[in-house]
Amino acid sequence: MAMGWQEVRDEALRRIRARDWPPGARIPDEAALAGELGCTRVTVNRALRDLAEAGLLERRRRGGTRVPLTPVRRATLSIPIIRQDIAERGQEPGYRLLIDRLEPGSAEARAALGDGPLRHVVALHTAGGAPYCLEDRWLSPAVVEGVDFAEVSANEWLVSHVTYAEARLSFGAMTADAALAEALGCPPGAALLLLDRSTRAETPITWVRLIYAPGHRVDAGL
Amino acid sequence: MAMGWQEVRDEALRRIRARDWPPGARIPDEAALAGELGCTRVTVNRALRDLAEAGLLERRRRGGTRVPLTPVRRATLSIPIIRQDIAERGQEPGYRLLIDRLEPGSAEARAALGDGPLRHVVALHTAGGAPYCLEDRWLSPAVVEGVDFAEVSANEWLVSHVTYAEARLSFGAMTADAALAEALGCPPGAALLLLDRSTRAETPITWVRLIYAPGHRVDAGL
DNA sequence: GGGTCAAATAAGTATATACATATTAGCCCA
DNA sequence: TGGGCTAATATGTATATACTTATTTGACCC
Repeated sequence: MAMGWQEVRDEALRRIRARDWPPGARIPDEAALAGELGCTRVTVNRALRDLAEAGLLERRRRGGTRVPLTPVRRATLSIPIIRQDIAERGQEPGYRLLIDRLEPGSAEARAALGDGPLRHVVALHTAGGAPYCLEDRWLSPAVVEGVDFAEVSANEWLVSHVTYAEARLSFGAMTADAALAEALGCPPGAALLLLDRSTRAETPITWVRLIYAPGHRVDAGL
Repeated sequence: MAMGWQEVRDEALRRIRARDWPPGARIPDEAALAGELGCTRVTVNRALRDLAEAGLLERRRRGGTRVPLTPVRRATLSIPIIRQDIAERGQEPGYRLLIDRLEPGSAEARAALGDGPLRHVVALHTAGGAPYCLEDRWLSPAVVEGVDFAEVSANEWLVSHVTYAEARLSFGAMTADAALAEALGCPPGAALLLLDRSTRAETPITWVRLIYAPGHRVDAGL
């Protein structure tokens, strides 16, 4: 009856789903489960921690572990490099720089990067020749001093040069104005999915809005 | 110099960011790091596993641990109950059932739930009286036999009755047609953020499209 | 009743240790 | 050269154990 931590997790999940452990109820403590399932408390701890990280259990010291009444599930979504994202869909990635100039930031850009002039880089990513998404990016000028984005997208340059910073993502939607419609090859007024991201390490680095061509979807597992 | 696993993780993260461990490079193995940092291999393992789960390291047995050249970061987003989501924004949640009938499913609904007649439930969630999002849901009839969604939203009913199933999420955008504009109190043609979700346990349970009022954003940490 | 403090509790973390397992490198041999 | 076996390696996991820490219960005192 000895179980590994994944088996313990699956058994716990089974009991949650079967309502052996109904929502709101406190479940046996780690020591008890360890005894029942024939493993050590450390193994049970690992299993329950895993479920808690997914939002399926709530754990508190001394308070024990319970099944949340109103669970807040946590989904994970992958954030690949745009070029790679396109390639994985079996399409030929393309890239065209549209704007690269220093100017006062938009409201969102200033909020993320501060006032002062910012480098504004707008580029179109294509998949098999068709517009895929517009990258509307504002950069802290000091970070990208002298970097040319004509050939390599800012997206890629950043990933390989200022990797692993903190980021915050935000999904939204907007209608295509004339310029956007032109760039993305869609009718004006089309609804477009947005993904904004602001990135910072010690100092703010960049704020970017990805505007996807109509019909594009971003998926997340759970 | 003895470190806990979070300190080990932070130190590893620092080295990645400082490019002490550049992209593509293999990092010292767990035993070496344990020796260097004054803790056991188990502690180092916990720390590096945590970073690997966030996409910041790639680990393979025998192959060691390396910093990915093209990292695929993993962001997590919270999926609360709609009512709770509204309440957390400091607004009064409201709910109105608009449609509840049996009919042939939409294309997406049939793809998720199979053919046959489906229960179609459309409801409006409001925040402080203003439209918040439209819940356009298709249900496997057997699962919700005899359940009344006039007072309790399908969202809440499902969370407390068929909790913890598997789900897949997908973001998109659409334009408001006349009916949607009416329901959400926005001009026709407005761009709306969509969040589709299909849920299944042993059998398919439900497919739902949440259509948010204009300007709504869904955030994710990273 | 209400406030303070100590004891009890359950999870969080660390240690030393051992064995399992995937993957690679190297060797032998046809 | 190439196929296949073996050994080496680094991570994955489990164990027993011990100490730490957040939180709550409850006793005590005013």
